[in-house]
Amino acid sequence: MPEQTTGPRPTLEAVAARVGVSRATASRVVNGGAGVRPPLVEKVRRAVDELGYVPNHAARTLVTRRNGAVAVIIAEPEFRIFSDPFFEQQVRGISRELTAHDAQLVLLWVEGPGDHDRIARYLGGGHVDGALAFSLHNDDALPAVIDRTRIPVVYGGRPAPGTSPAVPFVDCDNRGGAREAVRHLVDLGRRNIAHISGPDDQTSALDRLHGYRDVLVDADPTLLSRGDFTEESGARAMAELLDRRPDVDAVFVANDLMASGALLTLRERGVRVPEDVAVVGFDDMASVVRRTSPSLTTVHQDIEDMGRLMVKLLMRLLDGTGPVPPASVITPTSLVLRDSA
Amino acid sequence: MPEQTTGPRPTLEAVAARVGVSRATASRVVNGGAGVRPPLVEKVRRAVDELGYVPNHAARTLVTRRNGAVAVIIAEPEFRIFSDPFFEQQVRGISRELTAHDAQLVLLWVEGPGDHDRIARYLGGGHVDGALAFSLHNDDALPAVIDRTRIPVVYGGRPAPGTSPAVPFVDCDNRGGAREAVRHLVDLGRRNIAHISGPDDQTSALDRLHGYRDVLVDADPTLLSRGDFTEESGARAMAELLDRRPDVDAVFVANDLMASGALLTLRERGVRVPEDVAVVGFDDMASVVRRTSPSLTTVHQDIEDMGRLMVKLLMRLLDGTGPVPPASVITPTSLVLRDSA
DNA sequence: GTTCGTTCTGGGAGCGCTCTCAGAGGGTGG
DNA sequence: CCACCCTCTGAGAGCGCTCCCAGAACGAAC
Repeated sequence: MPEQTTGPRPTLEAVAARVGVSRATASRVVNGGAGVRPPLVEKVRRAVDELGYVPNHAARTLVTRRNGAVAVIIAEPEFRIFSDPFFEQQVRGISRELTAHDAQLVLLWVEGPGDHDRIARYLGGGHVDGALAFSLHNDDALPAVIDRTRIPVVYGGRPAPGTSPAVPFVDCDNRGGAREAVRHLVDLGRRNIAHISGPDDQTSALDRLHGYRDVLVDADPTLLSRGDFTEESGARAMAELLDRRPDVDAVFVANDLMASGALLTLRERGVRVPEDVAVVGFDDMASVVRRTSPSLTTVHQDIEDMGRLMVKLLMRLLDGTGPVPPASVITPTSLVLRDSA
Repeated sequence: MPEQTTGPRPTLEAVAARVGVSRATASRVVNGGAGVRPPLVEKVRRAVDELGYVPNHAARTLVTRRNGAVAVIIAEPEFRIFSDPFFEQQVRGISRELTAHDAQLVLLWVEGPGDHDRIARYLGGGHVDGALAFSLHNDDALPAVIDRTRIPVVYGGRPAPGTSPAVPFVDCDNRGGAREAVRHLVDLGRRNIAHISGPDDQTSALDRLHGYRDVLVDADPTLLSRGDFTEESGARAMAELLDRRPDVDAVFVANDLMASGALLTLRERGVRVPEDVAVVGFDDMASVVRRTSPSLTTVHQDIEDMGRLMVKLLMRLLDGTGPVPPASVITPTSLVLRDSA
């Protein structure tokens, strides 16, 4: 129980004085106690407890040039990115890993280009050791802004090809996962396998499309339809597909939400799943997968783990450990078989 | 365009040297320029731009004892509190207002009592000037932990009666809003007005129940049913109500999500809304209200504004402006008439 | 021309910490 | 018993900034 419950917070000086050692020794104990004799360590530790000493963060940062904080940059274009379950999981992973590294999460919410200046100033001002950002749209100017601050950064999701070459990122194996999904449909004996893709300004959507094409090299363009990752767009894309190609017998959908929409359309039209049309999604998003009927076969990715990996990568960057330019991480995906395919 | 694009960041000293003034004068300019002759101000400003000088946050904090950061404490009991649209709006309001005050948002994610120690240490360590927290469950030990750090804090939502007396909070007028909703149903000529309440360990649920009772002082207990703020629980509660009191002709539901569930049950049973049973919700949550059929009459509260108010209150606390003990804010609600009542 | 007042500027201390470097202390071997 | 080495500790500088206070500069009033 700290005895000094009021007044100014005790300093390291106070701790040292109480024990009768120098500030340097007290500092050593507070920072792990290496090179200090055990009995002294014990005495200092006790003094710390008794006084309720907590290191002054600003003073420490001033000399170490490290402040134990990482910015998470959340750009909100038109959507409610924050309440997206995908995001929630990723941020949870980030938060947990950051805690494990004794680092703090500073949330930087970017609402538009008007905020870029503020963000640049903040990142450049040394408030944080590094930053985590997410690649959302290929035409976003934000990556360039972040890059200019020369602060270490790790992206969630592969950035657009145009951006600076050595930006480390963490992404799941979108292309490989897509391949596996499509191959599964091929193995099922399906002949006319369609694809509902996501917006073409997002690398994840593009990569999944590429995966589809890897397997079905000369797929007919009429088997392709585009959505925008929303449920409604999936329903619409499925309807178009059905109109254009009534002989379609399978569809690989670029995410679960659109797959859910596609399933709705199929049911409406009296098409049986998986008997008439097999459906495979992507993401394995619990909230969606659970409530579709039939339950959705989909490509699983461990989103929380991707968040953790982002932090690990950043920490390695900050430590100076790890390769330069830093390597990115592609996490594996796995096909989860349920009833829809 | 800063000319020093590499190497160590320029210090105030460098700026001063470039202009040929003292560090003190340069500091004055950087902090507003009061008491410095205009031409000198101009020269220093230019030097700041040319060198790309950004004040060192740690050094500034060390002497001012203010660090321009506020913790937002998010406790996650069993639910996905993060992806709750309610939360998103509130945090958005907080973020915007914080930005307006040039303050940063540090996210503290509490996953359980095991984190309390860490949180207490962080808050007590002077990393942040103040904190914002949300009152979730009355039995939560977190408020006590926060209180013990003696850090200024403002709550979102009225804390449980048991907690320390002078905790400032921002909450909407749950009770008044409920009264208005129920009065509307009375004015519609409804006789058997039921209430589906929320969990009784949350003050918002309790307050709304009180509002209902304020108007219907001797309402029959059989007209009361309890849910847990989820859609499913609303559906279930409505079913119970219908079984118990087939003569029910109106229901005030403690939140929109449960109201949506209730509407589902009513439709299933072939009960017409609003002809047979009028329904009023609470929250005016865009994502819910939009998709119910019929569209939901509900009590509106400005959640984003509540977030902003939390920050304003905290800032006043930090400035030493404002009353002591600090006053809480109850924001007004308004009934939004749509088709369900 | 002297004195007083007002406005501006600079010197310097100090915020609380880390870290280098030198030296104290104590053990070991010859 | 002395020289030497290794381990542990303390003195002190310095991180970049703010702010107090003394003093410079200049004008106005006598």
